[in-house]
Amino acid sequence: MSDNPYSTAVLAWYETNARDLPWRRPEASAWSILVSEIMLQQTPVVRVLPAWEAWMERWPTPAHLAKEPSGEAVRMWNRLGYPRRALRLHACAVAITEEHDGEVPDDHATLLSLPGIGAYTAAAVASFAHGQRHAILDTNVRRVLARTETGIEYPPKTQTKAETALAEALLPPTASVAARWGVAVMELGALVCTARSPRCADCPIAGQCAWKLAGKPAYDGPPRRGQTYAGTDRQVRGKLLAVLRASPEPVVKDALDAVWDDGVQRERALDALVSDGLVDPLDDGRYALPG
DNA sequence: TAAGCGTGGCC
DNA sequence: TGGCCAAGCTT
Repeated sequence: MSDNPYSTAVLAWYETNARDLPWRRPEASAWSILVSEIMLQQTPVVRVLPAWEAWMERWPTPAHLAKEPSGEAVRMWNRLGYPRRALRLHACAVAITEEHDGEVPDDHATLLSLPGIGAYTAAAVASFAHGQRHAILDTNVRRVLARTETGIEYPPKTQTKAETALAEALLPPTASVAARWGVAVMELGALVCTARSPRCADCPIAGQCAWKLAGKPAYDGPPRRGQTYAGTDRQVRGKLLAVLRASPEPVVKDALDAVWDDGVQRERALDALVSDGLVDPLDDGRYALPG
């Protein structure tokens, strides 16, 4: 499969069109790649870039981060969103330091066992950091395959076994080529085969795209999102945590109560943050990021 | 399995 | 303007 026109065209396109992202450079450590993958979960590259630079400057190895309280990771996470990722990345650093001699594992199953690392991230780290052959199936790749192979504009909401089988069937046989292929298809999805306005004129495989060849039929499946935010517990959680991040000292309850009027919802959100380990209720009644 | 989980930019 | 979208994971 390594020399079929499909993969050859995508790989050639990547050679000249790939973005120069710091975690893709030859000198990037496995740890720095792992950090980038966690940060990039549901968060755009442009917002990850400065956060990743600052993070790697402060904690260049897992051991550096493992020495810190988890609350420092949450504070450093700033406004990247989904702050549980910061907690899990800290837990990753501890596990790697204590159980893997400070080295990011290269085994897919071991990576999968680490907190916050699921199927995609385990494959991505094994492939991008260690040059192994794994199917990479993120939102970009799912969209590219849905269009070029299946002929539909958008993939199903939840990943199917058919998608996994397709991604594995397309994987080039040689590990180094497969690793290049994975990041190349992702990049194609991110830059050309985008969700809203795909730039088919710039696509190296437009001539083989089932969706384009079918005349780009409109999506006719079920509604695909519904991710409202305003007024949700998530918004309240965000406001509460922002107060704690901004304060070098523990804060009094009044400071938290000021961020949201609905007391029932506010208490529910605060309890959930405590339950998640993102907030530490102190004995004196104040609240802090976890120690 | 589907819902919950932040944040910000874009059209 | 506001819904949609962004390198998912966990329960």
